[in-house]
Amino acid sequence: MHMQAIREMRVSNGAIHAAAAASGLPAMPAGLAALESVGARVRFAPGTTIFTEGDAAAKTYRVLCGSVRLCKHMADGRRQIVDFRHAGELFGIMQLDRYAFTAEAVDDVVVVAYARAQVERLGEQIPSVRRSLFDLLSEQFLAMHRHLVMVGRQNAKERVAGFLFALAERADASDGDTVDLPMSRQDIADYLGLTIETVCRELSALKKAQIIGTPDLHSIVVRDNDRLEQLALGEPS
Amino acid sequence: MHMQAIREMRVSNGAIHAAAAASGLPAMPAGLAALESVGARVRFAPGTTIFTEGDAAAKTYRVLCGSVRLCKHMADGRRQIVDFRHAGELFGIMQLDRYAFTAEAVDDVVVVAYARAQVERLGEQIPSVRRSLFDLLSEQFLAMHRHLVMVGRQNAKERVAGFLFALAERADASDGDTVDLPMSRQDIADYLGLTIETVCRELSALKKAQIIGTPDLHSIVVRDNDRLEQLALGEPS
DNA sequence: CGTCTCTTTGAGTTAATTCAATGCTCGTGG
DNA sequence: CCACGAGCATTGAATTAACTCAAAGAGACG
Repeated sequence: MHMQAIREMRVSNGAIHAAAAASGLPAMPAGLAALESVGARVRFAPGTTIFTEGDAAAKTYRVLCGSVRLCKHMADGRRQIVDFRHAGELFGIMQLDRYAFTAEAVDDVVVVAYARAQVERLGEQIPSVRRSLFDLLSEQFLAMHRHLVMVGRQNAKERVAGFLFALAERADASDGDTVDLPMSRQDIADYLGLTIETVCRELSALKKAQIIGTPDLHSIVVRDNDRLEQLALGEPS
Repeated sequence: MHMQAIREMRVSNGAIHAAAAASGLPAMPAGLAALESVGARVRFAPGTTIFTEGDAAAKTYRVLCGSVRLCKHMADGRRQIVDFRHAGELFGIMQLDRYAFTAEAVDDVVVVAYARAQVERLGEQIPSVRRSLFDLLSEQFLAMHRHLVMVGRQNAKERVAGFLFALAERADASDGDTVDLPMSRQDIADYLGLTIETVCRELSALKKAQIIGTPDLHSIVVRDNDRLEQLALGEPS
């Protein structure tokens, strides 16, 4: 499963902290600092698989840099992206013996892998750790709910606007700011339950309406964040 | 919030167990037996609201009988049903200070309401309780993933077949068995991200194809469970 | 600098929707 | 007990949002 790992090295607590401080790596979520010491860093090239749905769930991961897509593949090749994980975020924290989805690197990705047994042991011993894990799961539930509403009840324009708005919000961007768009159009389509052509058309429409700009394929400029939010909420255009 | 509660009474541990034994009420999930003692029984009439999205999340609920729908309402009235909860199942177990969805009684419902503070205290004290809660959340994640794939990437026939197949599976039904269908066609539509007309048409098609029967509005007879599963998985019709 | 992949745009098709009409159930009251 | 009315379900017809298919354009990369 980890054939694509370019290097894997066990690092000391101090080494990770030093690296984080040196390179501006994202901080561990509050309450999970105790995990730092048990992680191993692994790098994945764009498009490679981190783990596959159904694999024994041996590890929990945290993204250090790059973006990861979590997806479900159907027998006939259809794909639904469940969520993306960006720098600082965790995935594979569920209490299940097999992974519920496949995790793939969108771009160049470095993760820290924590042995699940360790995570569970720390959870048992340290109340703040389990509290944080539980909170994290609850947060992810909220995200899934929003996603489900988007896919189940919103039209293409609303979905694309909602996706971009969420991206901008996460990056704390306001009008004029450029937001990184690491994933492909196909990834966006598979996240939103649309086709790549529909995503392209809606992006073009947003661009023509001066709501966003697309300086290059992998970034967007937020021109009218309020309008973007209105569209995402389904207000008449 | 609990205006619709017809009666609410605090019951002793023994009383609940006795009632469960007497009337065939569903057993508590393994590991959560310790909760039994802190519950209060509440009844809700069909269509009434148990709690509303955004309310302070004071309680965790377990369904004793009847069915509950968990839904998200959009400003313009569009609705997405996130999940249903049937006898024996819990809802409102997330570690969030506000409910993430609205819970409504589909039919005549009796729930046991557990004070969240109590649940959290028990979780802190008893490893098996928190383990069970965590497992439960993980299970619910799996269900949401399946749901998301269904809504995002399956066509109307696959969604309706998938819904019925899941219902039959839950009831452990095989060919010839009748399965209870407590929710309305509109509820099914709002769960599947379809319109009520499309749901009706697909049900009619399944009936004409001898895959199911509909003796009355609120039950279906499973005639060809294998075919139902094939359709749900997206195999050519 | 050619090739390969990804993106964009256009044209035509279709699955699902909307709108409309009818049928069925069930509860209520005469 | 039956008739009536309200609400839910079903079916049909017309419309449309999103899809498929096709071709051209733009980047990335050896």
